[in-house]
Amino acid sequence: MKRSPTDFEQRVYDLVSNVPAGKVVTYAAMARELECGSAQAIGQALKRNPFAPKVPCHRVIKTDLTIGGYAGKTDGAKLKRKLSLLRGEGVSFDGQGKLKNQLMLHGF
DNA sequence: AGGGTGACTGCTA
DNA sequence: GTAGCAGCCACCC
Repeated sequence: MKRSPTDFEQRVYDLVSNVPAGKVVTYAAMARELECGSAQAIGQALKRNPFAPKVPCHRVIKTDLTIGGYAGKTDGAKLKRKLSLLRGEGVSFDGQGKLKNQLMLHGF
């Protein structure tokens, strides 16, 4: 059964939804905006994200400019899917899985 | 009510 | 440059 997202999660989803296509945001940036002080909490919200297609969670990457995780996995075919989505939006990654262009936002 | 986990980050070896 | 450890917050069992 579905569970009602907490106020914190709702805020995360709204923030991610605010990210335009072709751009990405880091967990730390959202954590800073939400003043939660922990990017891990952001990951938790996205992991449980009930608005999967509604929220472009794939536009959220690590501060290390890496792909991070997706679909509850930190590695695997799901990551490939995330990269494909980003690439489809104009985001490019290098052979090391790092963001090629500085398409990330640092302020909402 | 309590403990453990996690789509993270930063520092140190 | 790569690998390992500790810290952090919110959610689940």
